[in-house]
Amino acid sequence: MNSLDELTHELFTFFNGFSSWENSVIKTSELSVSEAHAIEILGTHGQMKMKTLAGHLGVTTGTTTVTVDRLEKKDYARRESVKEDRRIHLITLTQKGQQAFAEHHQYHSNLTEQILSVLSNEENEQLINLLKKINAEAF
Amino acid sequence: MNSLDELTHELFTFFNGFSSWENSVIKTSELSVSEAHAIEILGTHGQMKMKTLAGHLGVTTGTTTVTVDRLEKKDYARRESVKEDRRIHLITLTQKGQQAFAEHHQYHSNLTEQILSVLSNEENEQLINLLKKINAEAF
DNA sequence: ACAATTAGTTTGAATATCAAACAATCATCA
DNA sequence: TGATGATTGTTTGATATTCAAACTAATTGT
Repeated sequence: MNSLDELTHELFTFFNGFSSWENSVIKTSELSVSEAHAIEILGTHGQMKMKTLAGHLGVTTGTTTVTVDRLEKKDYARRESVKEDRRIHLITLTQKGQQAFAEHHQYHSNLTEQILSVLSNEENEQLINLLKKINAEAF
Repeated sequence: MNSLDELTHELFTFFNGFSSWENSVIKTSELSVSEAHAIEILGTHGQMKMKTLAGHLGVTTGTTTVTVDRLEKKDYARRESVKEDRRIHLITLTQKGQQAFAEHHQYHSNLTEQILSVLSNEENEQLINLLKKINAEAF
């Protein structure tokens, strides 16, 4: 196996590991995958309108309407209207939504610690530098 | 922001970049996400029975039945029966399925090259070592 | 004012998924 | 050898996810 194939294999093994970890975490909550994603985006970037949220989720506004309907029904988020433009609804996390976001973030930190625990301090430094570089330039 | 939070942020940015890249690649094909996953698993591990495939996909055998039905209808895979145990169906990629797998693998290699292009040779070495270690021990 | 654009919702259809019931086959052991 | 229990995969009924396209309401530009 050449070096490119080897790296490809390790990259996608890593990605798949992350994926299944993420899915199993979400399954412990009362949220669906799409609801959890919406909460993560709203928690990270703050309130935003439907169209922006749909963009972050990578789905249509129609799909986002359904997702936000369910979040609203379960009291994780609510629509707020804007005086300046009455077409726009700002989606905002409720108290319960913010708490769910904080819990999810805690799970993320746990996984990071799990990863760090198998690395030396020097490797930890390397990892963060590599990721910064890749995130900034490669995607 | 402390160092743990920083690494968590970079890790999940990396993961999300990978995710949306993967989804956009699948959308260019005539395959759904679950069909593409099944093909990737069959291409990587070779033919396997329904239950094993379901395990790899992380879904029930009922769900897998539907997925394989569609792959069979579109001529990407077929069920083969086994003399020794007539309950078992081995799922095998057809020619067309193998070609789809090869194409998908090529896309993966392209992404790897894209990532490598922003790294030095030394960083490339570091990345592969870190991933090997994490994949082997952390998940 | 009115035509074009924009934001979001609704609708209809395809796909995804699960749990539970089911059918076929195999294994055990009395 | 035959009855019972376990295993493999399919089917069923229900709910969730998603899209494209049609639609409504509001804003903007001319």
